[in-house]
Amino acid sequence: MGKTGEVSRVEASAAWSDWQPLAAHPALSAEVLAEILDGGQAFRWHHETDGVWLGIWSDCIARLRLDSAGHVEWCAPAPLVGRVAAALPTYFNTDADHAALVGSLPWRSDAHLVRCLDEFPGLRILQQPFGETLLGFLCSATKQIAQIKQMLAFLAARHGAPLLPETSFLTFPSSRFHRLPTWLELAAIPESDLRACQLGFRALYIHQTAQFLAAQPRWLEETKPLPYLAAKARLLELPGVGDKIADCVLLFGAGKLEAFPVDTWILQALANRYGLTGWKPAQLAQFGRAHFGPLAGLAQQYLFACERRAAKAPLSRNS
DNA sequence: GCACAGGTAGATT
DNA sequence: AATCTACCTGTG
Repeated sequence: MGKTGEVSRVEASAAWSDWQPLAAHPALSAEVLAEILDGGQAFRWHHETDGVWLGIWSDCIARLRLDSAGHVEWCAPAPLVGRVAAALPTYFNTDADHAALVGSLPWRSDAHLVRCLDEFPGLRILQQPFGETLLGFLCSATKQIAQIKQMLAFLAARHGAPLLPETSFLTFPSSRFHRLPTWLELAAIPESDLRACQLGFRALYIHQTAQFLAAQPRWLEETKPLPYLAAKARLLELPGVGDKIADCVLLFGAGKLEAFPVDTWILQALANRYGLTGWKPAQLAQFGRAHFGPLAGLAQQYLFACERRAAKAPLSRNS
């Protein structure tokens, strides 16, 4: 035991790599970083303390924080540094010219959009693993972000492979350091075990989707690169995937910026700010793609963030 | 106790 | 085609 303690102490000092800068991109505020990581795109980022976020995706674990100038810095458990260094730019989409993307939104003719862009400068769309994004949003139906995160935490802890060797247990004692189960692994889990992860009626959808994907192992990777409409048509074949979830998976897990998910927040935003009261989700989606153009999904994320903030901190009613 | 959550699918008009 | 409901379950 004493020996193990010494080993863990040594590992603890070398456990996390040094902080290093992520590729250059517009500076972010703490609020915008929180909105990117914990605003409903991704469900496996947790605020640790003091502006440090811990996240897991695919077989990567990383911590993120902002330096004094608002640029993102990252570190990773020492054994995973190379892997995270290779994956993080894609995940955070650092190659995209974010300013140019935002600049090509129709802000000139949309005063509300300008307000949203000003309130969350630098807000961006992540590029998450396709399959994991599908799993996350299959959990999302009528659930709040905190509960979706809890479901995925259960799934990872109980059914996902550990990401660090056993000897790291004392250094990294948290059950958080498991990846999510793959779809092949999910296919082998009885529905009752999924329900035990607090999935509720979503358990059946995930179980059936897992059977489907296990029977066609290349289905997901064949779907991801298809054009938006073709990929969406395929996703809609999956049990439990409707318009909204399909658009979320394509936007947050396949970089299809023309996807325009219409959830209750966007419903509110378009009703309150654009006067589209009483419109149905399919009509609103059509409006969104027509009004905001080929980057409608990016605009959607700004509208979403603004509407949530407005609801969270209601101020005196103004037009 | 009960309405409500970042929906979908199947039944009923 | 459009509208109504059941589906799980933690939270307020």
